[in-house]
Amino acid sequence: MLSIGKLSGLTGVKVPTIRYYEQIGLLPKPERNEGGQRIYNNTSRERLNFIRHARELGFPLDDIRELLALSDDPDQSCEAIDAIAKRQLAEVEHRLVRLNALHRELERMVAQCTCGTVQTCRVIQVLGDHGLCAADHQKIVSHDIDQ
Amino acid sequence: MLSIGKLSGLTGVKVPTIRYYEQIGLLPKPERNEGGQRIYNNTSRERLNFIRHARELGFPLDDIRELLALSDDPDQSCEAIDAIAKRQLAEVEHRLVRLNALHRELERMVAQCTCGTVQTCRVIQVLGDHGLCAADHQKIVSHDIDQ
DNA sequence: GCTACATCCTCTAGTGACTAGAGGTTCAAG
DNA sequence: CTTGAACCTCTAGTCACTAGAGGATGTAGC
Repeated sequence: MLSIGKLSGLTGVKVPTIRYYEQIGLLPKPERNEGGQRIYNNTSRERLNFIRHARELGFPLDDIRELLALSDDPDQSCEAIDAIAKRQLAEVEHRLVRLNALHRELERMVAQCTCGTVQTCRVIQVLGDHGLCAADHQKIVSHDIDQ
Repeated sequence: MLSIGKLSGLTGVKVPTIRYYEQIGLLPKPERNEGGQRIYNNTSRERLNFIRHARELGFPLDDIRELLALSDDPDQSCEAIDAIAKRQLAEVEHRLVRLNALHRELERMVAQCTCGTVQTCRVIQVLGDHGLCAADHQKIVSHDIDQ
């Protein structure tokens, strides 16, 4: 009933992204019409909405894959689901802490810049010498703040 | 005076990362000893410290490249530097807003889970229906929160 | 039926900032 | 002189897409 373009419009997921999700096995391979173009139904639409929403909340695709698998078994305990959601919550909280520290440091640095010459620029000084930082920002690995 | 391993130990930047920075032209090509191994001096060390610190504060490598170029011209106005720092601050603030919205939504979702069966799982319900969300989280594109 | 033109198809490669690994060479200590 | 750590280059992988080439199909108006 739905072309890939229509499905894209309805879910807000871009066409190449839908194909990508199919390619990595997150969406089942849909039927095709005579010309070989994909046709979707409302089940695909719900599944894609679920994926989109979970992505918006920062869940990685592997977690979403697992959530989808778990949600297909309605009588099971939802412990596993809860665990994934809690893990994601903890991730986000961790990132928030880091990002807040980073924010404080940047703000401090920018506030101290008197906008003279490069020679006296506080931004360059602070970047060159970690000792000029407040003690509250640590090495932030991308893992901490990546989405 | 410094092998790549020593430089790594002194700066906290991993050896392959140092080679990567050289490859993309962020660090100048260092001299080599007879055996072809890289040898660094204190100038390299300062430059690498600068890069590391800027990375810790979330500056993208392209911005760091620009900051390094600007810092080589000490008599210039530091306007351009200030602009980069302010842009980064704005970026971080934007990410904070998004991440906070995301955090609230996740917390709400997890709190509502009564841990019964999948069928009644609030997490699955909310993920499947954006309408169940508080109105404060929007589509978050990776650009918003990526580091 | 014909002509545009939008939409679709597959495939490959690029993004950012690294990280991992293969397969080999050089250095430093004992 | 041997051992093993540290170094070298090169390629490919990570995550979640995005962009583009080059071509096929679908649809609306005439």
